[in-house]
Amino acid sequence: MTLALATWNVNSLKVRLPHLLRWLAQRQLDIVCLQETKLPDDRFPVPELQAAGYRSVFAGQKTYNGVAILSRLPTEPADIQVNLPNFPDEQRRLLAASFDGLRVVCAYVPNGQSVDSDKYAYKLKWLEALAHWLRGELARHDQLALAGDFNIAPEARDVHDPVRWDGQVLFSEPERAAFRALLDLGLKDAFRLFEQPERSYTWWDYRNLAFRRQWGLRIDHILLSPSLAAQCSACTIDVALRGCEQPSDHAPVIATLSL
DNA sequence: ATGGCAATGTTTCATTGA
Repeated sequence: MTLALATWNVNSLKVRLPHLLRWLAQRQLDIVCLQETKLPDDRFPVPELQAAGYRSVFAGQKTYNGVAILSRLPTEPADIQVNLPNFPDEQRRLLAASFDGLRVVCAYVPNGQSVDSDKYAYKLKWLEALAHWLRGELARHDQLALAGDFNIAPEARDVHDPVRWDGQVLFSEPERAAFRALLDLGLKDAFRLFEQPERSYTWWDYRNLAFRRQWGLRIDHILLSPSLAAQCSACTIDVALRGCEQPSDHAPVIATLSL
């Protein structure tokens, strides 16, 4: 069977719910990881998504952060994990659920603000805890997907102007090293398993007509365990969603898995 | 040309995002 797994930073699910419902009706997505829902759990749009054919698992808070996993598989999500067990945190940034043999981890990695900020130190510590926890998860689950907003552009080709961005938050060496540490666990960047167009990005600043000018970064990723990577037949960025009316500043990434 | 946009809160701007 073929399974479509997507990740999208919606930048407020309250604002983007119509976009999401339209998108779900359009694409045949089986599992969808969402970030920056910015909703407390009692305000998550469970009925609307249920009407669209999706179960919801979510971990949210007011104003900031918030992650969710939607699924339209017959199997109920199991073994649900909210946040990193080895990193006590009020911020809702991680959610994991199992769908039969498939382990799905939805992550909203801290932004870091700027390299001299304490938020940047928090980002690196968070990523360290993520890698540590994932080592165990990968040992337990042969088929694992880590999908989300990593807030890291791994390589120069993932940045529209790598010279200008060099050393800046989202493209600093320690962040890129943290990303490589995830790959060192055996995870594969699904997008780079395939030939891709140049200037492929997932985020564009709202300002300065950045989207039209293709001033973007590729910071949203789907990483796959080795056995899942072997079953991945495609990975694309759904750019259309960034060009619509009142868009999120992120575009979704979609991976096709042949299980 | 990197600012000057967008969402949230309980607002009248500050904060955060990336």
